[in-house]
Amino acid sequence: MDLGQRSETVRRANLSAIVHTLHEDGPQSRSDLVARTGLTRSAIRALVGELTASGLATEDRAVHLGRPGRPSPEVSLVADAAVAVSFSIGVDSLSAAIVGLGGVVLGVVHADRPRGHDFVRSIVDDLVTLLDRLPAGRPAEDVVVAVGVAVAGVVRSRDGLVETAPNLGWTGVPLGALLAARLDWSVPVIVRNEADLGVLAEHRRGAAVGIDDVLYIHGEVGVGGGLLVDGHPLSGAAGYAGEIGHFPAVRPGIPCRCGSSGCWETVVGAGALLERAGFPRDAGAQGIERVFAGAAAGDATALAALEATGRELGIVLGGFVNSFNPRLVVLGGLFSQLYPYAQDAIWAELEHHSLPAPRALVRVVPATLGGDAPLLGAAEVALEPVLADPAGRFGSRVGVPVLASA
Amino acid sequence: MDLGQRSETVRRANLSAIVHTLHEDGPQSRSDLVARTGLTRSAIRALVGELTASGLATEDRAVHLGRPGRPSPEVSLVADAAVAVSFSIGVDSLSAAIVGLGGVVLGVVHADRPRGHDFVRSIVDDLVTLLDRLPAGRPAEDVVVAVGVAVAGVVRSRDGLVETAPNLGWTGVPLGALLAARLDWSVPVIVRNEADLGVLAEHRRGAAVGIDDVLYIHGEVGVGGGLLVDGHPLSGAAGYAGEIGHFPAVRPGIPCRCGSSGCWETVVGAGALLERAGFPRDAGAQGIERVFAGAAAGDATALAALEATGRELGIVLGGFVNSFNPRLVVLGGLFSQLYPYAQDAIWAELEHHSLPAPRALVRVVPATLGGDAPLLGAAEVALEPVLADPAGRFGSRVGVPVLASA
DNA sequence: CAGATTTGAGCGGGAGGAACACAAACCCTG
DNA sequence: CAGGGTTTGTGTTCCTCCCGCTCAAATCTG
Repeated sequence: MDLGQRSETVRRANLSAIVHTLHEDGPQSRSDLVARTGLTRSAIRALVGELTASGLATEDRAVHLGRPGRPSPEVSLVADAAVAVSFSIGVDSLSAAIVGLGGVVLGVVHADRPRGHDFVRSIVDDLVTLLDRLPAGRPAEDVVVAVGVAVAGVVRSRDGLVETAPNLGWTGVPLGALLAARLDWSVPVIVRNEADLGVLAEHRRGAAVGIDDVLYIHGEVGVGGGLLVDGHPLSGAAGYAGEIGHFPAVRPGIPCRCGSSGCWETVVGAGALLERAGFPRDAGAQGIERVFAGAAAGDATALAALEATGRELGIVLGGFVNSFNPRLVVLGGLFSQLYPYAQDAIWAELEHHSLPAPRALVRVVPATLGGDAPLLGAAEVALEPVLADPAGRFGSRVGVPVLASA
Repeated sequence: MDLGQRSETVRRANLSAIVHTLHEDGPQSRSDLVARTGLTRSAIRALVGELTASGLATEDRAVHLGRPGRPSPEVSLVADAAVAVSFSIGVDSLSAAIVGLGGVVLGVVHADRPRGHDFVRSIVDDLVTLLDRLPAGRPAEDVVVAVGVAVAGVVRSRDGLVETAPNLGWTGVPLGALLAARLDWSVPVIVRNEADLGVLAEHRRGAAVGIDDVLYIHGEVGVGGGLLVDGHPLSGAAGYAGEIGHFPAVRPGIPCRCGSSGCWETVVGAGALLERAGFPRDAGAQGIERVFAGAAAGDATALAALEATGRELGIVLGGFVNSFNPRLVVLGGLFSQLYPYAQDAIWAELEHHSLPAPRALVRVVPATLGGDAPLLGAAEVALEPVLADPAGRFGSRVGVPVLASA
């Protein structure tokens, strides 16, 4: 019931609009900002003045393109004025990154995670240790906005409780709390499902830039989905939304890791692909590599396995196109590799299993960010507090006079 | 790019918050509004004063409940100060309603629509004629906010083009434009899918009041879905979202009206239920009535048919619970009748085909609004413009002095 | 009936953007 | 190279809108 608005709300919203624009579309001139926001030059001046005074932005000489009129200074965000720390817990790797305003990656590190190395506390330790291996070292604590964590599992967004994470064998693990305690910083730790973060990253920096209704499907051993509705992530009542890998797709189907059977991921996940290609279901990343190597070399079994997997993908995808009416479907992980080989198969089934109207509007593309999408998405989520309220934490550090010029 | 906010934005937002609250939660005292919005007494006084001055609201003596302190006058919306005209095109009926502020139904009429009576222009004529059969007659044009239309079909929300409506045999029918031309009013005509409107009605006035993440599933001959995310309808890129009846559920399955095969509605729609109960698939409403009559009388075949349909419902419902993480599933149409007989079957399959975390949070209930839900939802959508900007169309009719009191 | 409590009434103040006038910086033309 | 046209920054004034405060009104309690 915080419905009431006041003057400060307006200022916050306007500052936020400016910072959001700069963060998503890059540096722009003040007059561009006037055009984009509809605010007056006076207002933009005051607002940008506040941002520069607080150190979040800088104004540089205009990039004059030979147009008449007084040149407008270019406003850019200061990447290291506010940064996100993000972590990703992958199937066989751990990653950490520092991402600054504007989406500038200030540092990334990856490390292998041996299978079976699942113990929560040691993973938390490993993540924190990764920070010291960053080229730029640990960021100063007072510029860190928040910590974002991507994990392949069902995550309660409120507090970062990992309800289940099959790849890690986790059930009811309070990852958010553990990491927050270990870091001992005064910033929030935000844990999200990796597909939910992947779609955000692809929307901000990847294949879905500028498109507001996106379905992202990430396939590896398991299959996860992330949905963007009107530019905002669909999280559901508690953050569990997007578990499309466990949609009942075939009957009776084989047992799934989740305890059910016939789940979609049992027929489109890595295991199904491997089996079709003549490998054991648990042949892992090496097996997958061999399938794609075979396909690249023209091996008929590998190609047929990819096509069959594409068909299974296309069928259920049709159902989701009917249900969500996305403008774009982004295929990530295994599926982005699969796409070139199975494009026709996917579309053949999609056409048969979707209604003409939503189908006519949708495009299917492979992801462009690769394996780092969840890591980058976690950073985007972690930066959100500054974007939403630029003056809240940083601008008012010293009660800066707004117009310190003249 | 209309990101810029100004002072007037605040006033509009605050007026809107007040009107929305009164519309959804009914009459309240000014002090209640203070508590709910977080605004000050002064602000509420001025805002409510503007509403009463423009005739949208009235202030009556307080309903004193024996609490100490000066009594606070009760603010209520004036139902007939702004009304919506809504229409519904059902399988075998046409309906029209006038709904005022606060959701007060000022008049409803229903008429039979004989099967085969599908010609667009005659249906449009019939709808408009219905208005004259309303108890209160046609509303004065200047209090009509908008016209809302519910139709069982795939509707492009932008302009009300009905892409397909299988029950009516329509393809590419510009229903919105035709109705607007026939009415010749200067208000917008808003056409939406009936399930999308049904979920809105159940949220505002029915089984889902107070719950912001809702999946509504409406089953008749076809099956449609409406999703509410964070209190807002999920419409997708063009308004086509929610066509869950055509989710590929079985393979190969029987052909569906949509041209595909194995669609969910082929196993949970009225046809499937009828067939299981020993009737022809096209036995219609009478057939359905006989199935339920049989079940009520304890007929084993009828009961088994209902249970089997419930199982099919529960299986795919599990997938949607995983995908959307709703807090509530509302079953409408046929499914609300089916629910008492098939509750256990639905839950048995739902438990098997959904993940523990989202399942633990979800409840399944039958709809409470019955067949009028789409009609009421259409009215709610059509009232939205006044709720969003109470001063925009009505308040500033004569440039009313805000504080005409004293 | 007196005190406590809650809320309305009314006034002044501050925050924040709009509107306007003017100056600055660039382009182009002759 | 000088002057006009154009675009945009600068700075002041004005308007809108909510907050905070004080006082008065209306109710309950004892």
